[in-house]
Amino acid sequence: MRPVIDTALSAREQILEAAAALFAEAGVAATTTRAIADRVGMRQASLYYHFASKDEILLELLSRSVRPSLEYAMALLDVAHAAEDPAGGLYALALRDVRTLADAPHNIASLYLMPEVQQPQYDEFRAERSELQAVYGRLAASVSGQDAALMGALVMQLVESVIPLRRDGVFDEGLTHPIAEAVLRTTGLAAPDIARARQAAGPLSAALAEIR
Amino acid sequence: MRPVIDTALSAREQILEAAAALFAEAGVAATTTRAIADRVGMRQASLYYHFASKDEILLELLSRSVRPSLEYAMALLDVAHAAEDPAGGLYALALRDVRTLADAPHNIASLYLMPEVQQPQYDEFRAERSELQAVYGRLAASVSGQDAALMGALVMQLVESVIPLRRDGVFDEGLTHPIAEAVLRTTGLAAPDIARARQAAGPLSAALAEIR
DNA sequence: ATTATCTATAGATCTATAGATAATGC
DNA sequence: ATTATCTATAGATCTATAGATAATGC
Repeated sequence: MRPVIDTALSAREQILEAAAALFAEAGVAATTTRAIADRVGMRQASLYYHFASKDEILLELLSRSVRPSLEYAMALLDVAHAAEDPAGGLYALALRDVRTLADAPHNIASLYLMPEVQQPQYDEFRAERSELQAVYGRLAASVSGQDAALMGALVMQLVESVIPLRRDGVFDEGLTHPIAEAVLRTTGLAAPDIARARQAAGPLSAALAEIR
Repeated sequence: MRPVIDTALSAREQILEAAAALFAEAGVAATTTRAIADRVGMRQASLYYHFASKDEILLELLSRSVRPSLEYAMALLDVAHAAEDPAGGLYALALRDVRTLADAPHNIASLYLMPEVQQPQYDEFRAERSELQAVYGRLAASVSGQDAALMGALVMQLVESVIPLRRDGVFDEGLTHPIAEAVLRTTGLAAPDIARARQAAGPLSAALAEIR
């Protein structure tokens, strides 16, 4: 065993990172355990010392990607409610999620679109994702007076436009605010109110950072 | 050979229909040629009399699903331009696409999300799809004054919210107009203008039907 | 003794082709 | 002769397990 330098990733993390890249690029089914191992620089069978199956690798990637977003959303929902500013809250949440999707290595959010994710072993992931969608729905319904379920689906979908934009190589940082603004327009808010929401989003996020 | 009654689908069509159902449900890679053949009621090898490969089945399904939409969009673009009513045109196009996505058997549009579609053999499909997105972009940019590329991506994404809504079993016909209205809100249009666009959409579609 | 890897492989597929077979149409 | 199927199978995987090996830490 060569001693691993401090900054290097553990074997487990290297496997996750390699799998993320390959899953996002070619899909889960088309990515063989062999390909993952090759990218890490180990033998195919050695993966199984760290994960019981290919499914478990995907499972870990999925939970890591949605849990932090959901926790942030829940906390933000309280803060926005306390401040009686659902528009500001919606802006803050959309902005943070767009940034998260944009900054994640390897466009990992494309995993959400993989057909495998519909299987029962990923029930928990999907449940957390629909909780996140419900938070969007509550905020957007509160702003727009429209149905929360529909607004949740539409707003989530808009935020996730980052996925195809990245895939097609046309996303850039300059789109972050325009996408968040589009989310607020979809709720029916007019330009001045959107500008106000954008201003309010900063302090709301900051308040949230203090709480935790 | 038992003579096939008039109303029955040809073997080729039966294969396409079976593949569509299975691809949409479990993904392309997870659907074996065996499973397709079983659903049709023939032997696995017999598929290859009708299609050279599994890829060819997917290719046919993809072209069939996007070409009619693109042709409609191109024609509508002219009509809306002639009528100097991009908002009406955008409403008409969104409405028709939402209905198409909603009415297609087996939520076939989920194929757009499959990782396989990124492979070079599907270049033509993706090209046609981005032409459709460009039409959305032109109409939406014309209404909103925002960047056409971004608006195309966002509006397309909103229209395709039908895919996850159907997958989760919560889409119903009553959502058709609300989604089209959300598209127009995303361009920044206020309620009265949206109502006007909705009214204009009918005649625009009708004009288009006459032209062809 | 524990940790992390390796080699080797069982067992289970899966796609696509070869060649046989039977019905239909001329 | 053509069309549409079938049986059989080659050849190529792919996942996961068994058991060996070597380094590390006590």
